[in-house]
Amino acid sequence: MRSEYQFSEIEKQWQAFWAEHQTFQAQVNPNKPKYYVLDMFPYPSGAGLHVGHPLGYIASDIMARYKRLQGHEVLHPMGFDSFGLPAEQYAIQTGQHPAITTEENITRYIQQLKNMGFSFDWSREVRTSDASYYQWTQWIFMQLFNSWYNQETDRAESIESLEGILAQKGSIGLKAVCDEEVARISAESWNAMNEEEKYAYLLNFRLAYLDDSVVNWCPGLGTVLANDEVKDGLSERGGFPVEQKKMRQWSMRITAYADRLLRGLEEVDWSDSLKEQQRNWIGKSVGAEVEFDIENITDKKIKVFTTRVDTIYGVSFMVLAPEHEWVDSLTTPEQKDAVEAYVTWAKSRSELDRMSEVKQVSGVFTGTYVLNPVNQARVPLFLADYVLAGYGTGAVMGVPSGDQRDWNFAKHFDLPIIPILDAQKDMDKQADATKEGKYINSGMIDGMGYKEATQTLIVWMENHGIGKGKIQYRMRNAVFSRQRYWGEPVPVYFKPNAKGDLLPYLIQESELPFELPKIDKYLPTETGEPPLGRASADWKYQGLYDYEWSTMPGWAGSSWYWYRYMDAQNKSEFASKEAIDYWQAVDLYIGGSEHATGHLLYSRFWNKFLKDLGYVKEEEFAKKLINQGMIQGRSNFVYRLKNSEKVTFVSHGLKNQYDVVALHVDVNIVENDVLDIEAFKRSRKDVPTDAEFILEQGKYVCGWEVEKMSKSKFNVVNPDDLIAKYGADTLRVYEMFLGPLEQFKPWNTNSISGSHNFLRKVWRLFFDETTQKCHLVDQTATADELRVLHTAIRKVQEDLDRYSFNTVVSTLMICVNELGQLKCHKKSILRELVIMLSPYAPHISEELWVALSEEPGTISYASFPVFNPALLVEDEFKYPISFNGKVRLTLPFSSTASPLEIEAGVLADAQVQKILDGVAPAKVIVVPKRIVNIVLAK
RNA sequence: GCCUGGGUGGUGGAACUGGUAGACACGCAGGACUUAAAAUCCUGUGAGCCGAAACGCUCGUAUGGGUUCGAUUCCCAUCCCAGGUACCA
Repeated sequence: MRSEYQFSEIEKQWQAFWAEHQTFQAQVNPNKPKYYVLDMFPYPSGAGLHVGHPLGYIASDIMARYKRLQGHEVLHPMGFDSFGLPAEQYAIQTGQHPAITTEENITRYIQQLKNMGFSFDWSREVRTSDASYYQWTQWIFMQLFNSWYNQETDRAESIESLEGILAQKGSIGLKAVCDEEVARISAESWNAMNEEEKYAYLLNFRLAYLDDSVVNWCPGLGTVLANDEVKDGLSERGGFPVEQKKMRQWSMRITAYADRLLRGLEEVDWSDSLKEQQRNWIGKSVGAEVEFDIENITDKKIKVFTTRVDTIYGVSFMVLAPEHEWVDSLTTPEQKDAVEAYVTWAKSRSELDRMSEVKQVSGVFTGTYVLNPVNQARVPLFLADYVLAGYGTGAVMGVPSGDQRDWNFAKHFDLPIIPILDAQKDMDKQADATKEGKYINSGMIDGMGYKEATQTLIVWMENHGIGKGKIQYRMRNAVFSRQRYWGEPVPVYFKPNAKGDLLPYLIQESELPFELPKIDKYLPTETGEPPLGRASADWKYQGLYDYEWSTMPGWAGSSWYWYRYMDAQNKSEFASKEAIDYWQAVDLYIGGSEHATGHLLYSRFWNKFLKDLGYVKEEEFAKKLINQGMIQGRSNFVYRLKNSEKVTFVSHGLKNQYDVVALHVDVNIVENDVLDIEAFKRSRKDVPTDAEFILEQGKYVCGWEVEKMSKSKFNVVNPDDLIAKYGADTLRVYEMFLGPLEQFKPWNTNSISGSHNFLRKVWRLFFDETTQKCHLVDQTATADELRVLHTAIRKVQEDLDRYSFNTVVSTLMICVNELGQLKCHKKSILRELVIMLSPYAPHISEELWVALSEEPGTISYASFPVFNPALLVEDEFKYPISFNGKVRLTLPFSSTASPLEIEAGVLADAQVQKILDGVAPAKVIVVPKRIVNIVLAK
């Protein structure tokens, strides 16, 4: 038995114990309630973990351990999202297979994670780049390919059910999510088709489908990117420019699920801001689609989408996006030059230009007029880049009285502004988007209110075949192809039909996993095809047909991984029914907010799809989600004299008296903002040994600033270093003590000693550091000791139940301080304390558990202490006595005293009498067990 | 601009449904122990004022107003910070 707190030995020993005894292996155990706590799995980058990464893992580990103590069967796994760009880029540079880099990085991550003492069930570890894992990613892709979305039943169904419907009724009245331009056919035409024609027709309905879509093409990375991988016109990774390009790509019909993705948000316990981000991303707009006739052109009509069909009598112009495909055919000869010039100019402008010039009005008249369907009013047709080709129909009706952008446009081109509601005012200065009042100048809806008018118009338009109510989403279908090597191969090959068109076919399920072929280089081919085009000539399906050369995007493997953890070794299913029935869904999911619209949306989509097919039980996969706040860096600075012969540094407090330049200094040689001058001299070649330091009070004090944590700013703090110095338990306690989990906060190692001291204080309750003796005793606990303990039990439990991890640490500190004051070394008390401490500081707790000579084994499955309210009953309560809300004194009263008795007692008190000074109070308010307030007349 | 959070000592933060603002910790100051240092322990620490001192007083949770016996907490307006989003018709 040790008598000093030797954390390194203790931690190594217990980590080995847990590994050897597989202490945290989870099982399907119907006798216990289950709890599934999941971290967003990391991409194993070459840089390893920094001190910010484990924050969420610590919190989830605390919950996992807490739930075990409460008798839950806990699933707490970890794995790696191991396909990705950095490994591939490293492979391009070095020629080394990305699997090797990935393996090395994962090994390092696992070591770092194990050093933190996390209670992961490592037997369930998954890696998205392992064939045994990605075969199921491929399998899910195949299910998506074999499914369509039936809007009648509002769920995905197998493609056979669609074939049945087509054979019976054709597709004329079919309510399915599909490509817009799909020809509607009768049952006869369907039945007359040959197999190949049928197959080609069905491609329009599959949830995974090929499409010539406008994609974000990033030449710098040589691949397409999803919308959420593009930030401000630049790629999120690497910051390369991104352009719009039409390419034949695999896509996923996530829009089929738009409404369910929206509705599902109501049943999950996620933060408001996250839900709001998803709502904005989905971007549901309820409105109408209306067709406008074109003057002198009969074969075309312009479709617009509007959320304010009620304002249609206020239309005074119409605008097309400059990229609209009819621009040429709708331009009159006189306007041809002007239009061409404008389109060229609009094309030349980058995303960034457009964003920075939002307020500037630009546009050009096409020479053509369109006719308003409700009153045949003739209005001019313009092009303008405030209309986006990618949203709605790429055409907008201009209502300057009700829309600010339309108003700006009308002012600029001197177009009429027609008031349409009697409640609108001040049309000279700005638009008025009100829906209040009655319509004027509005033909059939004159005198009506907003709701009635909208209804009336939609009904009228539907009857006359010129428009219909419509719901528009901002969200687009998700592009699923990436022109890269290091991703899941798409299990598809291409076979030509009679006409020679290549049609995609799935390989057999029995042929999974469909593994990545070996290639010589990880670059695109000379003809610009994806890297898989470099595979040897015999890499063909049945030796005949080319495989798909794109691979899946990063989000494929991460969109279902929580199910694999439930049954990670299963060779015949992605997870057994038994496992899914038991674990169901994630009870607590912790990860960064950067995944708000990417991972969390795609995952919800795939989960809903798997539920539609009956493979999983829950509509939403993560019931509760917490975004841990990012840990920012806290940089330190030294200040060097600018015009000095000798290299001289000035302490922070004196820098204003000199002309100085601030330089980053490695935070690891600064303690509490005081620079270790010798270490500084050693670490920097540009600092000579005779450099001078102008000190304040004998110290060199550094300045500080909050910045991103990065190598170049010398503010990266490595958890390994802190573990070596203070131990993993201290680091865990400290990271939680730093503040609320969800808050963004700068890392500051300064006060870690407080957490370390706390654990040493706990140690000293068990062992005397000077006599080296264990001073635990078996005596019965006093009422005071029990009161201290149970106050803590109540608060720790309450706070953990609301994920307030930082206040639990304070509570434990108070408890330990008070027990120390009481010189309590009683086993019955300390036993419960150690159990409460164990989720935060598991290693020291295991060690102390042994000292308590408890049952052999681990503390991990002990029982969390039960709060006993009877122990906290006090016979007296000290009432704060306030006058007009200001507390002046406290007076004790019996806990059973009635408000009237208390009031009498308070008024009889000498001090109160003195303050009252003979004046009778206007009112006395007694709140039992809280406060007494005496209201003095003014 | 819009959406979502947030603004409390020198610092990180606490205060659950309105009820003694600043718990806990860091830092700082002073003291004890020690030859000394480390470690540990004790005391003090929001600002200002009165006083020899105990005691006491005033102000104080971004700013201004409101509701209330009582507001860090609820309401209105303004300012600032962070995250998200953006000519979305």
